[in-house]
Amino acid sequence: MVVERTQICRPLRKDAERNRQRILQAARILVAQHGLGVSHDQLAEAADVAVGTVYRRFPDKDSLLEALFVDEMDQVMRIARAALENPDPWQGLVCFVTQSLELQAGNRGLKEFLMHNVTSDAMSACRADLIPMLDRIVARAREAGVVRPEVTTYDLGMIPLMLGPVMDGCRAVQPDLWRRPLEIVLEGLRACPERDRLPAAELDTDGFLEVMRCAHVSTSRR
Amino acid sequence: MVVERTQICRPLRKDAERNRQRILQAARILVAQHGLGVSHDQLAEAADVAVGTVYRRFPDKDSLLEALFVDEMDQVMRIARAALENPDPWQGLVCFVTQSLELQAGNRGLKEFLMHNVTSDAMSACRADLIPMLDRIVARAREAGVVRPEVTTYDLGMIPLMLGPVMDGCRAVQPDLWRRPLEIVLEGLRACPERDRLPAAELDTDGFLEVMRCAHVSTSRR
DNA sequence: CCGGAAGTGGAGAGCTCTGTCAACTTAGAA
DNA sequence: TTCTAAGTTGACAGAGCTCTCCACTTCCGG
Repeated sequence: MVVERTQICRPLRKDAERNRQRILQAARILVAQHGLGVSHDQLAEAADVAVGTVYRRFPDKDSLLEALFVDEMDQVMRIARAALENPDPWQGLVCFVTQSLELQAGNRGLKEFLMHNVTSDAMSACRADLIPMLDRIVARAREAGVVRPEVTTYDLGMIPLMLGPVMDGCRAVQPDLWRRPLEIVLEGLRACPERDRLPAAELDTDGFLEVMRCAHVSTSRR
Repeated sequence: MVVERTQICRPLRKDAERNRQRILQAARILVAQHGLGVSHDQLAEAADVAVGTVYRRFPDKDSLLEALFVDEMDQVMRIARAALENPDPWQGLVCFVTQSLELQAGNRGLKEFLMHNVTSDAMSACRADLIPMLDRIVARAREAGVVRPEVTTYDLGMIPLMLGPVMDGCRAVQPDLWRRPLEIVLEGLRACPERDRLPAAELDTDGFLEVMRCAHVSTSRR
């Protein structure tokens, strides 16, 4: 949980380090709740520092976000590793997808960050590690014959893209609703579908409309 | 194509009506290309009128968008009707989903409009007509045993939500890419999956990243 | 406990967006 | 042709955002 600072240069002064932690702490909460769209003003107020201080610590928004999501990125990697160690290739694949989505379901900012901040150095490095693991997860499932033979890593990669709006939409209405469309997608990938009962279904028209309404209110940048 | 004006009061003066059409024409192109985020300034410039004129014709952005999408909404209804007339319940369902998504794939603004502008009167009326038709499309498929028995109208409703970001992401890279994840979802809904070959697959890492990058750049409002 | 380097606060510049308004122009009825 | 209601223009107000700057404060090594 504690965010270490990569210290090439001299360490921060005591008060500066304390403020840095306060900013990250505030950002962690606000961004998880409201997504990447939170302004530096809001952040500064929540951290009880001035905007200038935020900018001194984090030259721009991206560097703040990167510092913020180091941990989460690491966790995605851990999930992928665990998935590969699962003796059942299908369960491994399902675990990876489900668990990494659970991470995003509870954190709007993380979801948006993973989705759009694809150009940063830290992300590139992380991806360089992650993609081969996904390749192996998919290849293993394919070789075991548990997914359709045409399924690729990119099919897996599309899943967060597809479920992002669903998660955003249902977060306030019924936070677990996304598990149902996920189940549908997973069944679509499966070689020999086993029709388990679909999860989380009770939804009326108003609920559905609420989901639609909330699905695309996310702010966006760049 | 020509947008009729609901004329409760006196008709517009000739020059005003001409400007109104110019604004709609410009908006149709810009919004299809760039989504709902286009500003009134851009619109005004493209229509070769002043911002004030745009605001005089359309008191706010929503009323402009509504005038803009009357036709498209109508077309969704036509697609639903045609789907119900298809003798094959599965083909009917597939046709509805595919064709309404095709409509959105070519028009970023329409996609965003359908997704988020759920509170307007015109939309409410339209929905009141549309939902019973979807109910029938789904019920028919369920009764014929071609979809899993738990499938609901809302499962169908989630599909545009899920494919929206995929369509946005792939529009510039490979405009038909969304058909592949759609196929996966449809297979997931199917009672007895028939594993046809998946469509449109050639994608490399760079292409995939580009899709991710573009997927969430859509502007949002409200 | 002193001096200077490091850090802070917050006003404000500069941008983009939505929407308004008063001075000007024009269509079209009489 | 004249007159006026209808329409147009574009500068501008106001809000929100990102980021800067510099006078002021605080830390901490000597």
